[in-house]
Amino acid sequence: MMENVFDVLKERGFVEQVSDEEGLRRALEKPITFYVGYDPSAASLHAGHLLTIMALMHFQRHGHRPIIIVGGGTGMIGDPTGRTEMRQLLAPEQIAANMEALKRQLSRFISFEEGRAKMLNNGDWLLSLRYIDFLREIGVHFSVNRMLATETYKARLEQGLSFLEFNYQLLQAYDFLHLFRTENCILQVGGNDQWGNILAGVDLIRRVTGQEAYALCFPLLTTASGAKMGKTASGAIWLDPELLSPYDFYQFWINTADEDVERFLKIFTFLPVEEIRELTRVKGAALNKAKEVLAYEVTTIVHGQEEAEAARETSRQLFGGGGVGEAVPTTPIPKAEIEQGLSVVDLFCRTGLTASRGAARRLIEQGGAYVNGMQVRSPDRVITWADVHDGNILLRYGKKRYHRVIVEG
RNA sequence: GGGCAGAUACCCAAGUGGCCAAAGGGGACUGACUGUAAAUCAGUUGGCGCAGCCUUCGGGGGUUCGAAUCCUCCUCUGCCCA
Repeated sequence: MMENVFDVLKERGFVEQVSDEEGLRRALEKPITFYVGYDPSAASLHAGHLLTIMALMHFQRHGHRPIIIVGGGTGMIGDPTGRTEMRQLLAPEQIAANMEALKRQLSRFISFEEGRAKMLNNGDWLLSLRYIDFLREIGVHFSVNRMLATETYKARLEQGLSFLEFNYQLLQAYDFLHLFRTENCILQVGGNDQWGNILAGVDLIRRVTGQEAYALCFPLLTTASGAKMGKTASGAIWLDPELLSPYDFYQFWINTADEDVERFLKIFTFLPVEEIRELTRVKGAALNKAKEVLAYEVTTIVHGQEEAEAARETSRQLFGGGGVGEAVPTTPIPKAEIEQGLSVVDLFCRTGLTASRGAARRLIEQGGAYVNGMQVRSPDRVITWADVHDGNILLRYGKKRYHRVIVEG
């Protein structure tokens, strides 16, 4: 008999809240259909989505069928949860484009083969809803008093909440009901901030059909320092290699705080829990080994083994005292520009290491800019042929961000 | 629809005619210390051809030698009344 995916998720720290733990556990003994919603407001998935993706993979490995909803309908409204201000409304074309991108990226993690998973756009049933019918069928089941009393809306009552946004919860609940009816979907999962919205769906299903559905929420990950996960100096931790190189992705995980390593290993890798405990038993600098395993495993899942190995190799060389690894992000620069005399300030901007010339200048003034390992002392420093070694110039921003310039032509 | 209050840099938030590129806090970045960690301390945090100049304080117009600050219209938000 196969182990229950619920126990796996619970042991690995995925479970923050469940509506009916015993009931859900029992339901999961047989293959079920469940769903998770994605907000199509971003063009690419980032580290913040990874937790959900890992959960989906666990479910699928245990024979359950995920339905991924991209919010083509709800995306046109914008979830007010956790927002102090109204969301920017997205243009329909933008939503469509983002949905396509999401689909492509998710296919990497989940098999969409025959009956194993499904992706749907809730716009397909939401956009054609008739207002009066909806109010009479669905609206009756919602108590405004109760909604206003929830944590979800409390904050917004201080700030103001438009009717448009207030309806979001009804629509998400309706999604669940719709999937319950058409796909026999009995579970909705999501981040803990979705708890209220998911419960609303469970409630609606009970009121309308008299049957039981379940809610399962994952923890909202923050780093040990309290910050929301997935942001760094250069922006979000994208899963798309075009937006963030596998090397930088790897580095993000290497830089995990000590206190987070065990938790992250359990959530973001498939390593057996005993092995993780073994890895993280140590304290202090020795934990770096566990961080390396974490970074390697996650990078493998997201970018493949080859990229993960290259990133690890490069990381080891750069920080272990070796040379320059292959996986460092690169920027090509035409030979002619070097000959004309390119300033270090400009070069840092060209590579994207700094956002403006002012930022590059500040970096140099603060002593954080390096060319080929040598600190740049003056903002007026100009790159010459003497700086080019084997057609390369290695730039360093601060202590650990490297970039390789390839001279071409 | 009426009355009142408000819109400031990534976020919160001061400033109410020149000393404002704009206090303070958070966040972020750099440096020192370290273990590619955390904590701590110091510095930085609009742009540029950077001891000077340019563009910012919801948007447009105006007053003034000079405006984030005053007037006016518009947009958006909150509160109270309907």
